[in-house]
Amino acid sequence: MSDKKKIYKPKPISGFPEWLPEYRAVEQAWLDKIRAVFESYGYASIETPSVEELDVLTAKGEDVDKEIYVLERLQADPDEKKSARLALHFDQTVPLARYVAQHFAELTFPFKRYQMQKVWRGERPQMGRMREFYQCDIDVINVDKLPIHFDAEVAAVVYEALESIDIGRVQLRISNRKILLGLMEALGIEDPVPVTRFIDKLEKLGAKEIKHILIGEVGLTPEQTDAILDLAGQQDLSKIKPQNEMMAEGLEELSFVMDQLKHLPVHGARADLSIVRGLDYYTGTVYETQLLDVPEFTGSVCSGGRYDDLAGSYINKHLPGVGISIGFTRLFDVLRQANKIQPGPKSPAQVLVVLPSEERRTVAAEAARNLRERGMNVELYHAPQKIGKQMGYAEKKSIPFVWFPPFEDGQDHEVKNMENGEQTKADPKSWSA
RNA sequence: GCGAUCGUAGCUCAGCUGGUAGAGCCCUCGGUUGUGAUCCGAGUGGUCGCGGGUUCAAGUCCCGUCGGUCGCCCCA
Repeated sequence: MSDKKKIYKPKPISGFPEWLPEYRAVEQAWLDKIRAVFESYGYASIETPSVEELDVLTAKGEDVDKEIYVLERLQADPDEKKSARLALHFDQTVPLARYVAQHFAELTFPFKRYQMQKVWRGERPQMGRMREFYQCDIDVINVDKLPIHFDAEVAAVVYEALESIDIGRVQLRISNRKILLGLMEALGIEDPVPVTRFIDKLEKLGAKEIKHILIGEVGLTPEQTDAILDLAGQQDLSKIKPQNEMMAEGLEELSFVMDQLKHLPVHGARADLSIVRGLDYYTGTVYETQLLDVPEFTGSVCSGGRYDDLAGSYINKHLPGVGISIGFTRLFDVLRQANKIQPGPKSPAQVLVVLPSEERRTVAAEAARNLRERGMNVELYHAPQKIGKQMGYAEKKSIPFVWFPPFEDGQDHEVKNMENGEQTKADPKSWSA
């Protein structure tokens, strides 16, 4: 062995966040609250593996491949089958589809499930964009036909979940793709994809710029462009004249959903026809969510929509669904960086029991045990160091109470409130904060 | 993947037109005997991202490379 050992200087891996205990405590509390709201509406928890077969993940065929992380052994078998390659899932909707197809016979429909897991995307990290992050999904899947009121329910559920974690005002922006797609069909636009992609950027770039692009780059006529921009900017659904069946259907659905969300605060849900969600598999209702009190971040913290046929790639059944996903880590990190999160304690302990000396360890340990038996989180200090040092430890870990077992036989236990400095005699079998 | 910008102690940073490194925080110890936060003192800690070049001399200039951050693409 050489005298100088090699030190690998630790550094964060970009896009793979980790928090200190005082923030992890908050993160856990948030997850618990969201879970409670999901369950209050009868959504059941499932967890799927971190990996799926690559073929399953790419079955939808869209250009998600570039963000998929593939899993392989360092020394892979040369003749390992390529078709069975595993990859980390990039969302929870595709695994859900596979799950539902696989367990179809054992599930009861409508299947309402929530899932809070990490997902991975191989993209360049940015503010609010990670390569590893939690998503909290809820979805409802049914056979053949899924009532439209679920489109309102999932929105209401996530709104309530977000409300429960005290993050300021949020706003759901809701649209229905049938409206814009219907209009484009009526206008004779053959390829709606590039149009929807730019309409999605309407708020960011502005109507003037989008008009310029749609005419100049996409090749629409000024008339087509005006018709589309008029629609995308229209706030009042009753002022829209449906040009065909598809538009009429979309309008009816969206009106119904908005009507069902009337119980939310005024800012809570808004119809916004510029929301189209790029080139996703969504076919009807689509959602995005803005943090109204963090204007510096304009991205969506919670998105989703309805899909006509969720699992068609995996099973010969017609399974429509609607779902929405909280971008949990994005939400957490954006608020953390905006200084809107009050960090929790550095330790879950409520009481630190002082260890006066090795001889008194038994007495101290018993006091700790008595307190724990009555539900408290209690840490026994690890070494008989100077009392001031032990208290400094409690101070630094924000442990609110320090317990003094008797230093000599016959003395009383005492407990000190670290916030106000008060110290009183106490019995470990009956004391409570 | 493309563009811009940055890279000095564990953290946040200073170091002017080149002369072989500093502050604050953190950490450890101390300011005597069983009581924290403040204050004071001392100490640990860096091959200045890495490699090459210019120069008597480079953290400081030049080139390359790697990494971070931001923007674009895309999205939670």
